[in-house]
Amino acid sequence: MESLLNNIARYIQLEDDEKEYFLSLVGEKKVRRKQLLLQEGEVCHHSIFVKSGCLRGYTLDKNGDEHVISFATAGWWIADMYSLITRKPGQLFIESSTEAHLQLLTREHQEKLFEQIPKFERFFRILTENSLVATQQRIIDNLSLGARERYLEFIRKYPSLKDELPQKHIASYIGVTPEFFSKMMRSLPE
Amino acid sequence: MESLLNNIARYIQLEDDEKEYFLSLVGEKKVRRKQLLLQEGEVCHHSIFVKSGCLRGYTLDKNGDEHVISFATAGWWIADMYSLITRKPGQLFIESSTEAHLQLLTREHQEKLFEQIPKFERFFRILTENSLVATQQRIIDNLSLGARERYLEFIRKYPSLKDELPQKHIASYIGVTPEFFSKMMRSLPE
DNA sequence: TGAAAATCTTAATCCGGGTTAAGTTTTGCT
DNA sequence: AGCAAAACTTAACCCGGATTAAGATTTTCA
Repeated sequence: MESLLNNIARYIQLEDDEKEYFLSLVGEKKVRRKQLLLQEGEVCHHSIFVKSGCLRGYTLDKNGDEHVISFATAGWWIADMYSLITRKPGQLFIESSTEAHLQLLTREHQEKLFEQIPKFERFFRILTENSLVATQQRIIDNLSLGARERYLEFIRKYPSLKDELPQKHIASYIGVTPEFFSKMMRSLPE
Repeated sequence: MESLLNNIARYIQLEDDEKEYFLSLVGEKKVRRKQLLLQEGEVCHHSIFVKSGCLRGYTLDKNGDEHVISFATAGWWIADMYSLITRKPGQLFIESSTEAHLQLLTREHQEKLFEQIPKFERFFRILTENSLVATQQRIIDNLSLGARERYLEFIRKYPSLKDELPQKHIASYIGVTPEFFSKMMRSLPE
C-alpha cells in the first residue's frame, strides 16, 4: 500500500495547502478483480494511481488475441497515454487483475495542476521520463533477447508478480503463447 | 531544415531574452556521415536536436548484431534517455546516417533551464509524453503485427527514410535480418 | 577511374515459437 | 461441497523468419 502523497514526495516537496488542493482534485475508487476500467474505442480521461492491487493494460489484435502492454502494481500509474494526451479514442483496455484501491486524476485536473503548481509539471515530467526509459528498454529486450531471457528479465523486474498473475498474462507480456510458455517453464529450473 | 526555436514554439512561447538565453546554452555541431556521437559504456550528457540530416540510435547484442532503436530526422531529438537521466553509462550507440547539422543541450543546462524558465519543464514534459506514446505504439506493433505489416507501418510513419537509408538499417528497425527483408521486398508490390 | 568495401540478393536448410486439439488441474461461485 | 469455467499442460505438426554461404551490385574514396 503506497500512498499517492508519498509517491509524489519522491520527486517534489509540497506545502500542506498544496497537498490539500491536490487531494481535492483526486478521485478514489475501489474495484473487484476483473473489472474493466477502460475499453478500446473510449477516450481515456484519467491517470490511474494504484494504491493497492494490480491493473493490467492490454490491446486486442485483429484475431482477437490479447497483448499485455503493461502491469501497474502498488505505487505505479497507468493510463492510455495516447488517448489521454490526444483526447481521441484509444486502443487500450485497462482491467484489474486483483481487487484494487485506486486514485484517479483527470487530464483536465492534471493540466489545472500544471498551471497552478508548476512543481507538478516537474513531477509528471520525471514520471514520464522514467516510463520512457522502461519502455525503450523493453523494445531493446524484445529485439535482442529470446523468450526465455525475456522471461528472466520479467521476473527480475517484477519478482512479486510471478506468482500472483495467471501465467497467460505473463506469457502475453513477454510475447509468447500460453502453450509455448508452458513448454518453456518445463525446461526452466524451479 | 527545422530550427530549434521553431520546434520549441510549437509548444511554448518564449520572450526574446529567453530565446537568447536558451541559445546561449546550446552548442552547434556539424558531422559527416557515419560519425559516432555516442558509444556503449559512455555517459550520455546531451540531448541532440537534428537540424538537418539523420541520426540513428542502436544497441549491439551479445552476438555483435545491431538493433536500431530509433531514427532522428530533421526536427527530432535523440539521446540515450536512460544514461541521460541516471548519469550512468548507457548501452546506446548514436551515429549519423547522413551528414547532419546538430544542436546539443547538456542535461546540466537543461536542468538549469527547468529552474530558470519553467516553461521549459513544460516543453520537455510534452516532448517526453509524445515520445512515450510513439514508443508504446512500437511495442504494440511488435507484439501484434508480422514483419510485412511492421514494414508498412514504418513507411507510413517515415515515408522519406525509405529511400535514404540502407535497407539493413530499416530491416533492423522493424526487427528482421537483411536477408529476410530482401526476400520480403521481392513479394511486396513496388 | 578503378578497386576495395559495403550492401543487397538468392537459395538451401534450420529452428524458435505458433497452431490445433486434446486432456488435466485449479479456481470461483452458489 | 460441488460443479462450471478458467487456467494449464502435452504433443503433433506447421510456419515465419534466422542462418549460412555464395554471388551480384552499388558505393566509396584514394
